[in-house]
Amino acid sequence: MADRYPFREIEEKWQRLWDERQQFRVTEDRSRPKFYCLEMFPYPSGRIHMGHVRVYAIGDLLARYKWMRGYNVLHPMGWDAFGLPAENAAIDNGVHPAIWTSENIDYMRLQLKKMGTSYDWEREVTTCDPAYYKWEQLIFIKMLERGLAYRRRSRVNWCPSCQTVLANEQVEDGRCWRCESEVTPKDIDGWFFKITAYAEELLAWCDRLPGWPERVLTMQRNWIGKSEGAEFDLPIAGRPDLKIRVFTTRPDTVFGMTYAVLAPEHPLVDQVVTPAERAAVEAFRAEVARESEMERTAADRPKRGLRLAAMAVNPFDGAEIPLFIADYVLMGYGTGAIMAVPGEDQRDWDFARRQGLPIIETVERPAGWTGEAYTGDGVKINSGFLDGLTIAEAKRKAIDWLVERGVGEARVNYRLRDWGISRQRYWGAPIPVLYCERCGIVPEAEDRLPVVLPRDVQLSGKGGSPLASAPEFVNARCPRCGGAARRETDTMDTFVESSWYFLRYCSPRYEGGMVDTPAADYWMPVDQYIGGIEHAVLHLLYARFYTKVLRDLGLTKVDEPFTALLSQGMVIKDGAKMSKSKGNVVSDDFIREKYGADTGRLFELFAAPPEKDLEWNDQGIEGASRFLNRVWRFTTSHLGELAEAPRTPAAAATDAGRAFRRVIHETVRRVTDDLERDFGFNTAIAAIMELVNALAVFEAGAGAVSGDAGRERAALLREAVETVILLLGPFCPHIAEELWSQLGHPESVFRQRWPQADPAALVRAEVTLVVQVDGRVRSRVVVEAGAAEERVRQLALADERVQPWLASRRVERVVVVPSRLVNIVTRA
RNA sequence: GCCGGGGUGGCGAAACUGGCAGACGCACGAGACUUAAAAUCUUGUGGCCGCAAGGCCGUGCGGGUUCGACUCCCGCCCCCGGCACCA
Repeated sequence: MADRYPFREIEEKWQRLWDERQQFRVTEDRSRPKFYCLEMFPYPSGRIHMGHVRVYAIGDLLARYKWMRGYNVLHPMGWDAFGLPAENAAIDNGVHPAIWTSENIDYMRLQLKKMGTSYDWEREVTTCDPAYYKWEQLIFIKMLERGLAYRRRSRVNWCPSCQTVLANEQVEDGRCWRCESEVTPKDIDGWFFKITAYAEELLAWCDRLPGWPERVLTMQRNWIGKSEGAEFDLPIAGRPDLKIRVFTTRPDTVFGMTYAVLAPEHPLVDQVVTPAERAAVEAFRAEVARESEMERTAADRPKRGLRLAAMAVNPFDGAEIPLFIADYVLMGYGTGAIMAVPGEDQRDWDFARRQGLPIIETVERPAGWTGEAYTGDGVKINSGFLDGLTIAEAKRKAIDWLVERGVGEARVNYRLRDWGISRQRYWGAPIPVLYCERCGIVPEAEDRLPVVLPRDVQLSGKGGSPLASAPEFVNARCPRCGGAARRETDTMDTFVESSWYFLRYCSPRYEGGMVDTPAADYWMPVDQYIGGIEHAVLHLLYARFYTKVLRDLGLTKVDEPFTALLSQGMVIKDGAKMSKSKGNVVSDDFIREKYGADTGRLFELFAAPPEKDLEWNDQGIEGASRFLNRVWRFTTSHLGELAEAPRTPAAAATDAGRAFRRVIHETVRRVTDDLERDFGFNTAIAAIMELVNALAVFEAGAGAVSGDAGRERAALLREAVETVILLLGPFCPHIAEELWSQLGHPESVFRQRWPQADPAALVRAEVTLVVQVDGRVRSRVVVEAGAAEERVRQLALADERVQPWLASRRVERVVVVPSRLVNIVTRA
């Protein structure tokens, strides 16, 4: 394709000028409203591709738009620079992770600049910088003091390929979120953040984030998984020293329990087994333990269990009921033990049927109901003092009964587990604690932070924390007693760094603490956050939690970090998300070289609404390119006429002029609406395209080039062209700047005010109404705006194309919708 | 199973609060310019019938409400995403 506008030169030129003018540097300025616009910072994996471009194009568009609307816009960028790929590259190619990372950052920073992004690079942060993670270590110590960070041995998700532990959020379908290896269970010591302490608040705020997409909030609610019910004790017959604590969401069904179940790993099992059954119990446990989490939790397989000799007692009626261990009860949820109510729980029903256990119905079934377990609403039956109540009433009364006797209580359970943050890898922030023989676990002294990640460490990828093999790191003095101590050799999950970087941007070079409070108070919260849906329950949940911790530590006043969230869809090629590992990457360099940065941005913003996935299409980008070339050609070929045109057009005198001016201002209104209301980038661009189409038609049609008509024509062309350029600016900043300057404006487009629709120009003298007969369009009539209903009705009825449809029919009524349509309803 | 989001031309998509379905773009057809091609410009393009004027059908399926339904209600089907032996 030939004859492209000179995008290479103008993109270089304007990037240089923005840089020289420090156009996007910001400071706190209380005279203007602030707008904090943030895109999720990238992991410096190597190269920016069209998947990245989508996020950054959206962020840049919003930032530039808000500039033009008069906001003081904070639009920063940085690097999520710790992480496994760097370490793996080091193992494979012998490059140090620090070198690999910093080279990637240098290249990607350049790519982002070439995209034409409006970042304040003075605020760039890099998470692997000790000056950054120092503050994270300090917060870790504060969390340790408050019991929000703690160490324990637990069964964790182990990724055999990454050779490290994963948090629950980082396992998808039993596989590692990063490398898709199957995760295996492992018992290991590690550090945890007590996110469960904030479960209720995290959940409650899901209802107070109207700027978030519903799907993300739903995912977070599901993940937190609140369930309300009761917890109580089942005594064990003949063993006054023992009782089984169970959790249920259906305390109303206690009279329907016909057996009880312990998870196979439940500690009580050892105390109740008889010597005779020990061997069988051990065999059963071994069988269950052999299975992977995935196999065990597959819902459709038969439930297996083993009956124990001991009997449990239903505290409500004193009935002795059999006690089982079974694979369908999990140690990790609730109390690891349940009362089983087969009448109203399908899982219990399945198990009871297999084991030949009795089933009691405690809720009246609707007439004609033929299912298995019944979970619907109804009246309580066979339930002693609960008979006749509704389920809700019975729940309350059963809990009251438990409380009065001191054997149980109302109880809320969450699915959310504490966040395991220990990673058995090198390229991460050191956890700032030491193990002293005398003092035990001791945090590093605050004035000795940061605990710097040592440079020279053997990386084998063979397992075990690499830092353990660095004696000069491991061997240290106890900050408390001065004796010999061993440093923690695990590093922190890299999601910890990304849980607070948005705060650091507020005062990135501040040395007095994690954040300079006045700066944070000015900028926070992030007004618009933009990033991929894949972080719905990872980063976005962690960042919310961490913000609440920082708030409780007095570092920020905000309850939530992100007021509004835009979860943009993935960029798909050949049916898969664009990623290096899939080999389906369309490089930003390639597109930029061939079409220019503005074209790449325009295409991605135009091709689909931002929340939807976007199928990459080589032909689509040609369309975006054609459009920008049209704008370029039109403007540059009319420069002379436009330069001489009056700058403030009077109200147009001719009909064609008035109509055209209405299109101009209608476009301003549409584009502004689309941007303000619902991220309608694609429709905003469509509106600008329509204006350019109308511009060409007007130019070709309005032939006069001299006299009053000529002046009107020139003034309107100028107004239209300038409007196009201003509206296009946030989408395609380079071409907009260049054309704006060629039109003789010395100031940047982004120092201009966003155009405002002139209400006078929007007024229509006459409107076209659709005329329907019985709901079908039969004609159109033109009437003066605001015409009386009666007049419209007369015109419609008299219309020659309507008449035939009324012949031999009686007009029953005429519906007139002002400025829209007339519907004539007839009857035979 | 529960929760959330969807289903509109050959394709990506529009349609504000119930008021002209398919804007804008891609692809494709025809024409102009050209020795020719590319680029560019003009023009056509939901389906069926028709020379045309025009008519009929059409937003996953079946009903309903309404003068009027892509939009609201009821009942289904399918797709995508999340959660899931979570008691």
